[in-house]
Amino acid sequence: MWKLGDLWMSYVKEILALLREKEYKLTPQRKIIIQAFFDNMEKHLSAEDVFNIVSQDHPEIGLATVYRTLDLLAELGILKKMNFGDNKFRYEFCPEKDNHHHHHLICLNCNKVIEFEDDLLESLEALIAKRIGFHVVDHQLKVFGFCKNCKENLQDI
Amino acid sequence: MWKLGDLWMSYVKEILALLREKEYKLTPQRKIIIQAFFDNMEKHLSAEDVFNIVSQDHPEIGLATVYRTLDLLAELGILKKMNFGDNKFRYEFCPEKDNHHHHHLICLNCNKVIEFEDDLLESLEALIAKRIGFHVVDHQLKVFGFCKNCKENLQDI
DNA sequence: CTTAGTGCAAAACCTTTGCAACTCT
DNA sequence: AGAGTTGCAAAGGTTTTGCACTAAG
Repeated sequence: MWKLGDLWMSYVKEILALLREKEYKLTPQRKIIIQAFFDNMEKHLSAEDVFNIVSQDHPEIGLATVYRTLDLLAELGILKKMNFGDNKFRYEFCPEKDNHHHHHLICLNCNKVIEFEDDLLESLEALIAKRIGFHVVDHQLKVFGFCKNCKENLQDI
Repeated sequence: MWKLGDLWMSYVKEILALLREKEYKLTPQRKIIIQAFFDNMEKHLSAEDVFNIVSQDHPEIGLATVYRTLDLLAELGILKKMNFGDNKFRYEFCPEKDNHHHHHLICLNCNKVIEFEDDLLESLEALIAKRIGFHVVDHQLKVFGFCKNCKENLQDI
């Protein structure tokens, strides 16, 4: 078990250091938005989600700032910009480079997103590189279906 | 080698039969839009792409009709609605149920989309079903990177 | 005939941009 | 002090909707 404090110490400080290093300013808005992701670790927040969260305590923060901050954090590799097919971008903390990728199981009924770790795909990447000459940078796997709960409650699937 | 005529006979007639069966009308607009996908088999068309294609010979067809038809065809399982992260939906013919899935290699430089067939993922699906109790209906794999051409022409990757 | 489908224009929705005011460093 | 950042409002791009009109069955 980890304590939030520890995470904050190691992870957020790292983020802030990265901003400082690249000569971006450490504005309160940016800190607040990063905090929002820590408070919602497991979720995949859209820009509007973030805006609603930070608005509760900081109604002065504008939506455009949220968008600009998310773009910046994605560019720095801190957040990962993804798309679950609802035609809006969602963001989550980018897994460390040396970590295994995690993927997403998306329930077609309740829209819950379950994370799933697996490294079966590493061998697929090697295959692609060899067979097609494609230099793989990243991959995303989305699996659609019905989660345990919904599967049990639905008759018609 | 196949002839286009044969495909049309077997595939389009099947689509039109499905529409008739579900009591949807076989309007000229719908036929024209289906034809546009046959003329662009290998591509992943957005609604606007389709609109531009059909407008050449049929400028009277409205954009809203294109959207409505694409929605309908996706709902019937004839087209597959996908999203390559450019925040617009793209469509392609839905692979037959018993076919292997194909996946997409997306070049981060020239945005070309290369299709890739593989069934490594079948075993992953079984794993998910067992480990998490998730009933898998479909999956999508997107691989981002640089295609052979761009890899050779770029210094800085 | 009757109801689904169409075309147009307007609205809705998410995201980006221009600009004056502001604030981190 | 000065460059980067913000908030607001307006604009941009994609998709959806309302409505009168048309056409397939």
